[in-house]
Amino acid sequence: MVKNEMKKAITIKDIAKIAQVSESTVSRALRNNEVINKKTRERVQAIAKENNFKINAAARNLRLQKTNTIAVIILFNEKSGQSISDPFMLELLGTIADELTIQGYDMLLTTSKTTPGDWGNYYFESKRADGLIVIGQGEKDERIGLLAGENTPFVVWGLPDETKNYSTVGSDNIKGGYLAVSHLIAQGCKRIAFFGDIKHPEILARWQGYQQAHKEAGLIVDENLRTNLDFTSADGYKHAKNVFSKNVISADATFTGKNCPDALFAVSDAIALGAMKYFKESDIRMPEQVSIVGFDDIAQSEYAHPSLSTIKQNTKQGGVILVQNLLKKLKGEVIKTQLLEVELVKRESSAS
Amino acid sequence: MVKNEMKKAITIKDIAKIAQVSESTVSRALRNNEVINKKTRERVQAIAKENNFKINAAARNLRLQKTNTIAVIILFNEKSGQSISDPFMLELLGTIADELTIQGYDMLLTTSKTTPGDWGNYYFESKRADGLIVIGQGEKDERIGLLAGENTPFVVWGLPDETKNYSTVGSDNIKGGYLAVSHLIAQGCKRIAFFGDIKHPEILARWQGYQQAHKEAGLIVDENLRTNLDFTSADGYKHAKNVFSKNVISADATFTGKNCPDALFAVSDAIALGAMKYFKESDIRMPEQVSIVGFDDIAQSEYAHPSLSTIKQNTKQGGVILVQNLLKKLKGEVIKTQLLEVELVKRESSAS
DNA sequence: AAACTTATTGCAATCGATTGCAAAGCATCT
DNA sequence: AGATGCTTTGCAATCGATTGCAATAAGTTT
Repeated sequence: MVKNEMKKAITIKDIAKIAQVSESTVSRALRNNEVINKKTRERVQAIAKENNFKINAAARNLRLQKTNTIAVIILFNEKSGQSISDPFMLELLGTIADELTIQGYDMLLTTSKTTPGDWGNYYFESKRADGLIVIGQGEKDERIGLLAGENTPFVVWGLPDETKNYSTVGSDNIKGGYLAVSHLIAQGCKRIAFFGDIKHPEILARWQGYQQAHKEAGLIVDENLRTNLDFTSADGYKHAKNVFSKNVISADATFTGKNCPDALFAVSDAIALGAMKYFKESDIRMPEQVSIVGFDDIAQSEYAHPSLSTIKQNTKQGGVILVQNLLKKLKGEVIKTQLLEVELVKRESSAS
Repeated sequence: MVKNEMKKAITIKDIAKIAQVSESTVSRALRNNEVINKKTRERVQAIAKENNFKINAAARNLRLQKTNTIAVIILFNEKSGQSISDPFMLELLGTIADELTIQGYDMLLTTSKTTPGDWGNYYFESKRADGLIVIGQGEKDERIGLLAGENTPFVVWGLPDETKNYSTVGSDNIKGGYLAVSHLIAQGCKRIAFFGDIKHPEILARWQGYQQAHKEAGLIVDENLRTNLDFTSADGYKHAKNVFSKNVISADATFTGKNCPDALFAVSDAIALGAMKYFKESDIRMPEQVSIVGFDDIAQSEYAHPSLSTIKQNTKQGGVILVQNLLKKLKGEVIKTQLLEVELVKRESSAS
């Protein structure tokens, strides 16, 4: 029972010795280089397998100046203090992970909560990754702008911004806002509350869609109907209470007050679900008294009661395109910003 | 405007040249090795900073035979086809990510959906990572057992299993099941449906807790009350419909049938929330007609209506311990399997 | 049989950082 | 002055895989 294997890893040199060939031949044989005699190749490969040879990634990376790894950086809202939280972001992350694996890349993940922040240097310059994918909840982050100044290859999930010199992949947020609000207006709603923080560019775009829908319907936009909040159910609940209780709903719980919102467009399903809890508690009927449309189409929305109407983002497509664009960029191809289609999913919370 | 920087990365050799010292001195100075004269150290460090020197991780890893990287492997249910899906797993992943960053490690993430599967070899033997963290939805996976045979350092989230020779971190599932069901029994429930697949060891443990609570209360366990399903709201909904409609609820929607379950213990909140949708649709009142307790305490549970009682797993603690245990193991310390406390969170879905 | 291809293989340098050991510099002591 | 000891620095090997180029072997042509 002597443990003579010791943990000394087996290298190309060992294989070379066993196979009675040079290290270069082993290297070429393992990569199935045609220049090596087929018999030799197969023999070396067999020996490598028998001896459970595994290539040393560090050595290979050093020599090739390539890591076959992509760093994914998740920005998050400093305020809310949560790292990976929103279900939508997670879906996106999942598809990115899958696509990277399919493309033969490893994924280095970091949440910017604890990260020093100098990703370009940390991941790319120091050769930990060949490129970066940055995803965040629509926050503006100067660091992205800085990255663009360096020669780090990266792509960003978010709002296309022509003034920037980097390319992004993201949903058509203006259209999303427009679809949601047009739908609510079509249901007869006249005063539609908007729950979302327009400091985030993506949310601002949704607000623009909101305005556009109003203009088209000949309705006036009342800025007072807009509330800034976080992407959490907690905030959705809290602000629903604020906005819909105070001076809005008359004593008999019907909407009679002049300023009553009769609908809610929440910029994330998480927010909407939080708000719905308040409505339930207060016996405000949905959609009779308040129609609701969310954004993202997270899994839970279908199982809410009433089920939540929402704007579906194509996460699957988004993740795949992010990865593919980055890989194209690595090959030197020029890639362009991409706008993904969104779709209105009608459910009970806004049915007429 | 000559682009003379060219993308040629700056190395220790360059710094050495500029500082007029040898490469070894630069290396030592940058690591702040006391043996180098303080003045020299500071001068070299300043020069390195000025020139935006970033260490080449590949070279360093190769020389040191260490990567400062941990691979996190997320197993997933082959059937459901979803990769990162359950909110609970994601919370756990988030805390692991944070803790790894705090400890100065990078995190390589993979979902086993697309991964070849031979993680021990791929990540550890080929020196992509110093160790592995395996998390999964309680599935049995022979691959974990195989890992244990090799000398790959790893830790697993899951059920402590004394028959295995690897250590795990996980919640006290038996106690969780016991707490949930005792609580339901205390509320007067007599026939408690169990939604969960006992093929998963963790779920089996919860079922044992279920039985234990029954025994303690002098109640008989009816195996027919147990249903195997996936960790999804979709399955929760579907099976709630199956179990609670067929022969269970009398025409007037009150519970009169002999076999009526009067409560539900779901092994995940996602399942519970799916089931609740069915109850809402069918005007089955919660908790009057059916009391419900879930498992995990995901964010959404508090915002359901009625809010969902559940067994809270300490994800935060779990993630931190997983990481710390692995790092201890890397240092050669012996670590032991750890059982985390769980807690009953009483909310409206089971209030009396 | 000499000259020339063509197919295979090996030599040796390279990627960039680290470190044991030797050497040089300098001060102190006898 | 010479010996001794300490501080500081540099030389050169090493980690493991890859690849341009040279070398050898084998086959073909004249």
